[in-house]
Amino acid sequence: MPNDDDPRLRLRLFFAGGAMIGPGKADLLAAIRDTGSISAAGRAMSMSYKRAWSLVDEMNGAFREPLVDSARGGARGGGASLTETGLAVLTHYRALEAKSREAGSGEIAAIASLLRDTSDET
Amino acid sequence: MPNDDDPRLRLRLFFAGGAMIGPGKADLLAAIRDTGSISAAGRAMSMSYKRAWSLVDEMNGAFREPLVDSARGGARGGGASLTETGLAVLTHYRALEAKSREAGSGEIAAIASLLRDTSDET
DNA sequence: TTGCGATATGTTTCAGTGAACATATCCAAA
DNA sequence: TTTGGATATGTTCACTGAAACATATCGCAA
Repeated sequence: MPNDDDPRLRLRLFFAGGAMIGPGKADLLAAIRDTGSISAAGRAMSMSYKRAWSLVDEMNGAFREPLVDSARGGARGGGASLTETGLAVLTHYRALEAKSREAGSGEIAAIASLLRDTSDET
Repeated sequence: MPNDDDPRLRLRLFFAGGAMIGPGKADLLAAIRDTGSISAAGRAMSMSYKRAWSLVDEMNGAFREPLVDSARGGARGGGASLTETGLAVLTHYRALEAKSREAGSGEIAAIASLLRDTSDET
């Protein structure tokens, strides 16, 4: 069974000042958007809350406005959600991924064609 | 002074079977092509010979044909050079980088515009 | 036939990263 | 006013990947 998102392209952006964003943070943003909480997002990605929180903290500090809004206490203990900026960053990052994959598909295929055969010849 | 390759885009390809290629291996291939030796390439990138050789070994094993030809002994101790396949992989990878950067420049700029200002306001 | 510079590998040390553990704080609802 | 689930942080520990160190080998040229 051929799995056709096979050659996976992952990209990471490095900005001046040390800020960076890659697949991990993008996925985390998406998970926060979907779950409404940092800890739930962490669980969904089997990542410790500590780590998830650290990444969020890093992102919030790197951008002009925070990407994630969080509140503690309250009815269900608290929660978190993406700000407009957060949603924008996620959207742009996903678009960047899609466009890169599309624009580079030929080169990716060319490299893949040179690879050793990995089919399990059982 | 504005540095305009500033938001740096780095990408890595993951293939089935665990093989992968990214900026490190691409640069190494380029350095080997330029210097004609694994150790010189390593020195040029301030990378240990051990590490450079390991990466080469990994690449040679992952592709159907080796990417790097190497010889030991002889007049100047030995040397290494890119095979046709090696040159092809490097070329395709560079093209992939260029096309991705071009296709994604808009999204990259959009994300960068949301970043906190990092100019040293001295 | 010796010496040199590069390839080829094994072994050990070390540092950075994340995991694991431990608390403290918050606040609406029951 | 107690409870519960989530945010917010500090601390310690284990693990992994890289660096450092150490050899062994090769073959032409001087």
